[in-house]
Amino acid sequence: MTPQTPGPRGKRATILDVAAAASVSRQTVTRAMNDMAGISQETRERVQKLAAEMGYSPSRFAKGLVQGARTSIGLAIPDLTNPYFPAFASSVVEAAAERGWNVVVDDYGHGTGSAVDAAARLAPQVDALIGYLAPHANEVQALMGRRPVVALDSPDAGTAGGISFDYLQAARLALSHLASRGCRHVLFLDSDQGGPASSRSAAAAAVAAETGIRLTRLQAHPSAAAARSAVALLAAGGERADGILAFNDLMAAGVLKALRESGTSVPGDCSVIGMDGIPLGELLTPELTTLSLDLRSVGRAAVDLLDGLLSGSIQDRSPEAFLTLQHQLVVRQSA
Amino acid sequence: MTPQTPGPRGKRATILDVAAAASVSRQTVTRAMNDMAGISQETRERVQKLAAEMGYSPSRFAKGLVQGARTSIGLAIPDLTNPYFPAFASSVVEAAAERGWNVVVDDYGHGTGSAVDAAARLAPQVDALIGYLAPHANEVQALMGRRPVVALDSPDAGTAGGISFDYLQAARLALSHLASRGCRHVLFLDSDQGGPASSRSAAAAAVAAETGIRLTRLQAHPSAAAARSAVALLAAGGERADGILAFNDLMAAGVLKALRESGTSVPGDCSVIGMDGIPLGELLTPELTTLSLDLRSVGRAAVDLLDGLLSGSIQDRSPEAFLTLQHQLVVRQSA
DNA sequence: GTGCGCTACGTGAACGTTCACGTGGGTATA
DNA sequence: TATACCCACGTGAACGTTCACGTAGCGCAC
Repeated sequence: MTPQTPGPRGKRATILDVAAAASVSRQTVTRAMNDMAGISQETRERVQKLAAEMGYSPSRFAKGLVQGARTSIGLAIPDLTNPYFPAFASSVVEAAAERGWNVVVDDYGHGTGSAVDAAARLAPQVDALIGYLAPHANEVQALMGRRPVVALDSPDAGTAGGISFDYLQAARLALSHLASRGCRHVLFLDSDQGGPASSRSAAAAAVAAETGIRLTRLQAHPSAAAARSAVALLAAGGERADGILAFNDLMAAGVLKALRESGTSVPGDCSVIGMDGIPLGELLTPELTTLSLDLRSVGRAAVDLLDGLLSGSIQDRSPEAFLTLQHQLVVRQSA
Repeated sequence: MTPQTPGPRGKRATILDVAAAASVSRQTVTRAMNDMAGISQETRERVQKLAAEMGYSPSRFAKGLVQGARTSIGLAIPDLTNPYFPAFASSVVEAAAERGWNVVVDDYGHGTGSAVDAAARLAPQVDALIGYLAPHANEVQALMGRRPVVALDSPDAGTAGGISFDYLQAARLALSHLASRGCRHVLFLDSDQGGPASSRSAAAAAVAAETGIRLTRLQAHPSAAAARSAVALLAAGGERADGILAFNDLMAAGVLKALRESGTSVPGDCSVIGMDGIPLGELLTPELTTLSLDLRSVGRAAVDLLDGLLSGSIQDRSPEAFLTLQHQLVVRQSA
């Protein structure tokens, strides 16, 4: 029962070891392991049992080498704890599975890691890469050489392809909705990552200037807890806004919490709009009005794009290799 | 600029093609590609440029074959849309990254897939497997041969190792808390997956029998939306319970929604307890009381276990290869 | 001019598997 | 009895890379 432990760190058994132990040839072992024809049932079982005892399992490298690669793609994601990213990852995995591709996931949000670290781990393992890479997208492409990289939300990165979002249009949707609700002074709760001001924030500022809405900006870590305490602090300081637009839904959830605790009614005293459209929004009280992305289609679009790049039907860095997706305003209760 | 497209599906360029084009040997190309010593700067750049133009990238299979495998592990997960699983996945990825391992994730919840499908996709790619595999854990182990499988929440599965949860203890915590709040009739909202009654539900039934609490059981798909409509239907039917214990936090969130809509006050008219301890619970209104798992430690425990199994310091199927973790009751507002 | 060392390269072998054949022996068919 | 065929199994070659050497050319010191 106990395998013939060749020592914990001993070299793994190879097909030749098994063949020798069973007094047959390599090929017969291959036939036994892969349930191929041309072998007697008796020999097949004897070899399989022996292989199990010796702890033999075929090297996936040797197999891949001779059989021709199954494509496998890397997925680099900042933080699996934000429900947006798993939802995205899920759609990528699904679309990749349809093509028989494997997906290797790496999240680099923990600790001090950046997208570059994740890409460095992924690069030797994969044929292509999808990820939220800003602001290091070009370094990642360099790491991948000529293998295609699709960067999300990282416009003008030097990658083979990209998917961006039309934040100007999104900001228009949100701010005009807020304006129609009578909001005059909107707070944009921005993420403190990715430079001085995110492109979402910049777009909101531009649209606000057009519209005559007063827009102030506050930064916090893009998590519910950080957003909550940032807004709590603000409320305690006496600052008053009649509308809040958050960098993402998770932060919006924190905002709702903070407002409830400070006794501010939503949307009565203050309207709140999130961004992403994750399912969480429907579970909150009040239900979150949000700029929603069709999460399914984002991942699918990225994989389709990659497929085109890999097959050559889309040229690297050509205009078709860059898509722009739009948000939709889903009006629920919070605004 | 355009690569010398050998046709979209043409064979990939190999190191020999590059060597021939540059009029150098394989080894010199290797030196150029891997930034090794013993090559002039001029040659290095010339080769690198040529390689890029030809679309050459080293085969990871050949590389892996000759350099010895980097361990990479598979992670099979039913549904990335339930925040519990990404949280778990995240901790696995983190712990694996510390050891320099790669993680290949596959979620099999979409469509009609089972854990066996995911394992079949993963098996040729990985050295070991972690996953929520019930009730197919033994088939998955068969697929993996002698490579270790760590099954979560799948007691007595024929896998190399496993991590289970002490649902009896968890049920005691929850039901005694509910009892102390005066609950007499508790509804267990069970998942409709994995057999007639989940082990969570069975444990609750056993404890309820001891305690003299009346326990009824209702099944639904383990999602917030399904739980919501199941409970709404029940409320419309006039069925009354003064406490609800849910299979997981996501279902509990749906329960809270349904109760609010039916005008039932929580915890006044009905107490609600979830299970998992995902961050979402804190964002709900009322905040969710839950049987909480230290999500970080679950993934870490699985990876530690796998490390032991791979290195041989823990024997397959030995008592040390099976851990049992305990839930803690986190009392917030809903009960 | 011999010896030494350095630089920039080239060559045989090996990694572990599968593919495409080749082979010996037995059994049915003509 | 000769022929054909099938079954179970074996052998050379190939996949694409890196490792461990080997080597030609050059400069420099003695």
